Amino acid sequence: MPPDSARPLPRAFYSRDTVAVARDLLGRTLVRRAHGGRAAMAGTIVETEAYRSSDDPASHARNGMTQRNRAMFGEVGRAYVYFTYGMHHCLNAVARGPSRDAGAVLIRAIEPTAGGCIMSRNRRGCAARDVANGPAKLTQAMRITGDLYGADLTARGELYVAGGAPARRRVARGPRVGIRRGLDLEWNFRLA
DNA sequence: AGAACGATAACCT
DNA sequence: GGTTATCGTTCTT
Repeated sequence: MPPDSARPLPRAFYSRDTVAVARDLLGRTLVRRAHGGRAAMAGTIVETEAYRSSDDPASHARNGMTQRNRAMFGEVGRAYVYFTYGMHHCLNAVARGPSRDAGAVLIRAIEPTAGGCIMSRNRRGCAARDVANGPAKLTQAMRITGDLYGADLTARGELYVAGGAPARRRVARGPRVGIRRGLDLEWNFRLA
């Protein structure tokens, strides 16, 4: 691995249009260090979705700021973690271009590259292939909860995104998953 | 006060 | 492959 591919992506990476950032996060590495660094987990980001602002009927930010979504309006490069279905957490990276007031990229799936045993244990021993192939599966595998709301993804802390050049794999693009509004916007990206 | 929204596992067939 | 149970956040009435 080249030396700087393990460095966190800089804040400027997230200071671009949310849809471009969603596309460019594919192939990067999501890193989770818990329990004082004793639990080290990492995985390649293989599916993302962009959620923008008032122009996006499926976005949490479509009707302005609330207690839950305030991170989407805050500093880019930070984590927006939300609770859904009364049961699950989902992880987003705050990202938006200069002309927008809110935006975030939902990380929908990763392929484990380190700490696979820990993630499998966090998921009641489920098979490696299914350990983190969904937005709430990956937060369960990496123990990502509301405690990490607002965490800085650009610093080597408990949770960050690293990666120099992303892997060369085919990118598929389509409508976002699990929503009913905004299905005309093809803002879901995944690695084949 | 009431209703819309949404990811996963468990179960069924 | 389809159905079902789970409930906090947010908007509408």
